[in-house]
Amino acid sequence: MTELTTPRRGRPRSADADLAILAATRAALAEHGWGGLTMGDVATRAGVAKTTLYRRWPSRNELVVDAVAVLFDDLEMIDLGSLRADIEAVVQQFADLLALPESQAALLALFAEATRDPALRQRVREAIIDPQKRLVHQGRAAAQARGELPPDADPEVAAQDVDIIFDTIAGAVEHRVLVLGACADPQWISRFTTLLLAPLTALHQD
Amino acid sequence: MTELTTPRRGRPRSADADLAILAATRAALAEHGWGGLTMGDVATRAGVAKTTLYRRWPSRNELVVDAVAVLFDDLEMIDLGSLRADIEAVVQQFADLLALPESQAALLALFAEATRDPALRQRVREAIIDPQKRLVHQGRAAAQARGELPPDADPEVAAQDVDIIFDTIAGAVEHRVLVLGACADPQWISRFTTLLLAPLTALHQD
DNA sequence: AAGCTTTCGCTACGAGTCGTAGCGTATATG
DNA sequence: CATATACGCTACGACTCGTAGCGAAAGCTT
Repeated sequence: MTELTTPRRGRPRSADADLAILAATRAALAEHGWGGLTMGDVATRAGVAKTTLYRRWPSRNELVVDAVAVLFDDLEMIDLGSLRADIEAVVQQFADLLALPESQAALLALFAEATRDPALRQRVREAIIDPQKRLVHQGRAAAQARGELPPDADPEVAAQDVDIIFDTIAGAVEHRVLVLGACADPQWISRFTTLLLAPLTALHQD
Repeated sequence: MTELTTPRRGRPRSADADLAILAATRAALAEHGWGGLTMGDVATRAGVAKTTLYRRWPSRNELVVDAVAVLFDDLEMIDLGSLRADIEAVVQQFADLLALPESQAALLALFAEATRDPALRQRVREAIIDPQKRLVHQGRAAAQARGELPPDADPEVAAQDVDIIFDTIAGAVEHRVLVLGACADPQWISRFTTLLLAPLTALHQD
């Protein structure tokens, strides 16, 4: 998040303030959306001066990245005994997460801002997007252990497979939940999983 | 776009101004991005007073919808003789379209704004997103004519299939091009098409 | 041609947010 | 105790917003 390099000399920054600011940011996002998010409001909610925000985060964008990133820590791949069940469970978790008002308000706006700010885009990827690829890796490993999927032949090809599967899952859920604003009901998830399952076993034939 | 109901009495609105404003909006988006888009700038570029903008569009969001929507009119499904070729061509067109600076600047920001504005979300869907489903319909029809796909058994099921396929394609390309900012090279498109092709033929088995 | 109606360009305005600077105070280290 | 940093507070110029008011331009109606 911020730097904790040298044990500096003067008064240290309050760690409570960090948590309060991030929580206040999420609350403000949920209540007023991205457009209604003002630094003054966040500061007031957190019981902190506006200047304190600017001492810790260079701008609103970076602040929101840190505030939202923690939401994604809860995602986990639980081995349910079948590839279909595992996929459906993870997709459901992901869809529920994106349905939160904080996520709705923050994610697309962050992605939009990142369009013109390469540093922000990298930060978004590192803090929010890329870590979730672990879920695909875990799901594949579990399926391979069960014999549902063949073991990785070429590690490079396997990495590409993971990337494109992740792009597809993430993109479809983003489109469904964030862009369209439709709920990801179990029926949709079941159909989408069906769409995914065939190539997962067939992709190695070419 | 706007209303052209009754042939009103006084001075009619300049149709040239409409086109100039929409073109100026796209140019301003491409140059300064969503955050740098100001109504004053658009007005100056279009050679028009700022008040004229507000007489025609209630806010920046609706203006941008109309400015960007026309870009999507160029998408078309050309029968190339095989389902794979058709999918790849359409995905390539879509990816190229999203790679335009105007699209990069506008689309995700519009989606984000629509998150908190149901009327805007509906307008975005009607003007930008939903019309593109025609491409999936045309691709399916062509594949069915060729015998690559079985004819629709239940029209309701067919409609759901089209929806979920569209969500998946649109979402994956949006994620790849807009969110990640990665180019959609032919190799990625080929892999993604492989991912799609199996279920297109297998989805009717359940 | 005369008259009416609506649009247009221009200017000005209050409101709101931005990000920064300055100050005195609080809280840590050596 | 001296030093160094963080903190809260206030104030500030700059910017954009969306609106109101005005006189002039442009088309329709009789």
